[in-house]
Amino acid sequence: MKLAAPTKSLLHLPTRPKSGIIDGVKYFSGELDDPTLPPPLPTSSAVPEIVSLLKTTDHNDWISNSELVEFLNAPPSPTSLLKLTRQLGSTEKALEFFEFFKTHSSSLSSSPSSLSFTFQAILEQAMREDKSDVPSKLFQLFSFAKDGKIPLSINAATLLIRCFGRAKMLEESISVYNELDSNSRNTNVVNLLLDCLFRGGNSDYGFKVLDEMLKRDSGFPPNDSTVDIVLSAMWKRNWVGRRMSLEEISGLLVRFFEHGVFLDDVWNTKLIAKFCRSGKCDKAWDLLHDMMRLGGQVEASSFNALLSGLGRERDFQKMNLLMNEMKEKEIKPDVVTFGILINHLCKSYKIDEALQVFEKMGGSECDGILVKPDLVLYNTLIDGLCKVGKQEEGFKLMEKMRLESGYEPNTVTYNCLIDGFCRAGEIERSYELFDQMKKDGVVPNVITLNTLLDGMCKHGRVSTAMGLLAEMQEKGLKGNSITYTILITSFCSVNNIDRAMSLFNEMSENRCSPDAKVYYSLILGLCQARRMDDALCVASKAKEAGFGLDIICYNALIGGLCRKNKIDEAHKTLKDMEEAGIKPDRHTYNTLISYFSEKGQFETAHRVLKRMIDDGYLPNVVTYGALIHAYCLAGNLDEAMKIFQNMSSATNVPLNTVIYNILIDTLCKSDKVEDAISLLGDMKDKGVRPNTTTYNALFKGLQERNWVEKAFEIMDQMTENTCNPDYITMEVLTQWLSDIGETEKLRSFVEGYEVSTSTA
DNA sequence: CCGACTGCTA
Repeated sequence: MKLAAPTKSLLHLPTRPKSGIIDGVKYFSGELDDPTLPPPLPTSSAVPEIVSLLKTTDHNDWISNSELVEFLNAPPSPTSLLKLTRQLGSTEKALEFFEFFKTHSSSLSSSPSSLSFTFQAILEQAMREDKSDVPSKLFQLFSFAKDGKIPLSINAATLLIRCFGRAKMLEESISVYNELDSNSRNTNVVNLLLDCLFRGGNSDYGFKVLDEMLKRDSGFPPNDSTVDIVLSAMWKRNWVGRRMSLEEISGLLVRFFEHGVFLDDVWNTKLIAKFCRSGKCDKAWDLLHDMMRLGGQVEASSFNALLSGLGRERDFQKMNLLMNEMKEKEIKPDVVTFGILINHLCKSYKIDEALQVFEKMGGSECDGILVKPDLVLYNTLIDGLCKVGKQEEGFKLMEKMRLESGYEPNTVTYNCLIDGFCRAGEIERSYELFDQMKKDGVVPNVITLNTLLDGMCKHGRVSTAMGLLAEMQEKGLKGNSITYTILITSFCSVNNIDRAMSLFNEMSENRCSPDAKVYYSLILGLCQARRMDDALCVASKAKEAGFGLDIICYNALIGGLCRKNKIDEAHKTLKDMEEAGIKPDRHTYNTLISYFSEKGQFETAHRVLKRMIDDGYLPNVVTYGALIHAYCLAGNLDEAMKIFQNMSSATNVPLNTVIYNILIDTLCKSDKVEDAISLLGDMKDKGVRPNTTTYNALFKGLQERNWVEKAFEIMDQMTENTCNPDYITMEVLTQWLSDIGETEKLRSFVEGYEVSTSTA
């Protein structure tokens, strides 16, 4: 059965470019798949004559024409009537014929669809004719049919719904659907209605219709197009149009699955990725497994989406489980699967395992799976090597890639290697790579720039970095907020606050608005430089820009204010922080304890300590260190020792070098060198390594006592421990030992030091 | 729509 030629092009209005069911060439191009149509019959040879007769004579004369009367008595099939009416050339003529036929034909009862089909031809004609206002014309005809109780053919209904849907006449579309005899409703027409409703924004009604469709005994069960319509609508609206939770979406999809309708791999992957990115990997897991349980076909990409989600959550156990499941279900991993696996091995510093997997996948033994590594996979490995300090191996891998696989390195490849050499302090090498990439026509991006800038700044070449930035900006490569964070942090660290501040101001001029981390880095830098007024000022700017400060910023501010003795402002900031809903953490408490105890306000310090414990933070080594340090400063060595004893006996807090150093220093200064030496022994027992500061304190104490024998003993111990003396050590020992004529011992000590540095 | 590269954790 062939469709009248112009229909298709007229149905396809140019104003709606996106294809879907409404515009649908795919589903509604004709009556090809309409089950209600009778099979084609041989066209009566009389039909062309009838058509020309109808066209050339006035409709008032029809009833007196013998040929037409004969035609009425033995009308052709509904299909032939449809064709005949289509050929009448105008809606008016078609309507006249319709009236004529309806009034005079004797055989209507035996073929009720004759009228429906004839009416369908009228609608088709009307669409062709009246281009200015098709929807309202069709609406008139629809009302006419409704009033005349003419049942709609499925194609007439389709045509009307599509036309009304395009014109956003949703009520009318629904009304057509309701007019349609429930037995003749089919999946296609319901899909069309759903598409109209979702596109038109009446998703409430859409979901109602969908609910009917998804019922177990639905006469018009969903098909692949239904899934597409529903998901497209929901995806575009970003799920919020209906405020659907992921659980509701899953529930809906499972109902599709129960009809044997599954998601294709693209949708499945999109949805799983979406679920994972909303922090609902468990829901993604369920979706994937529901689909498989109910018989859906799943491919590697869906698994990949879930694997990468689990990877982001660091749920390695589930990742392993899922990989095993892939194996069991014989779903072949693709190059992306291997990419995810290798990346996670690299990020867990298991570079050797990553290389093993890489070797295996190219070989033939790996469970018969052969996957050719691609550029991304090579880049993953190159980065992995660079991140563990094997940048030379990374470089070699790039060359191997070129030779063996024929891939040319891209921007990412170069970025990884440049970062690797920067981390190793080989800035020159990085710069060579940078030149090389430009020579090879590989375009550097902002990451290349940032990587180089960070490398330069971290190795004391801030002005070179600034030069590079200017150069790249001239070439049209703009920095982003990361660029500025790198430079601001760097300038702050060398105490060049003015440059840091002017960079910050320059940002907005370059149409690059600062993000939270830019603010944070500047606030931290200013706190470090003790510029608390500026720090507070930037902090309030950050808040104005909508970036709430994080706990790290607040702690830096509170700590900085305490150091500057601005306890009122520190208190204000603390209050501000709690109002912002950020609870003090261990670091906040330690800062305050340290402040109060150093001011000798031990009672307050202990009150804060109590609150810290009540808040669920056990005091740590920093807490005890602050108290011990303060008691030592206040000359209350007994109390300091008491805390120290309590620490080792009653808590699980491991002692560290700092704690010992405080006590040893104080003991030495209080003429209790024996006790200090006994603590040094204690350190050895507890496995705490003494450092240069420890030894310096002891040497000073021993010098006061002129206890030379002990000093020699400790000097040997220091050499044994490969602990390097610093200028203080040398100052103390040089003066003391030359005064007493022990230069020989001094020389051998220095030699031992030289040996120890060269072997280290 | 799934896998690679830049800030920092006081």
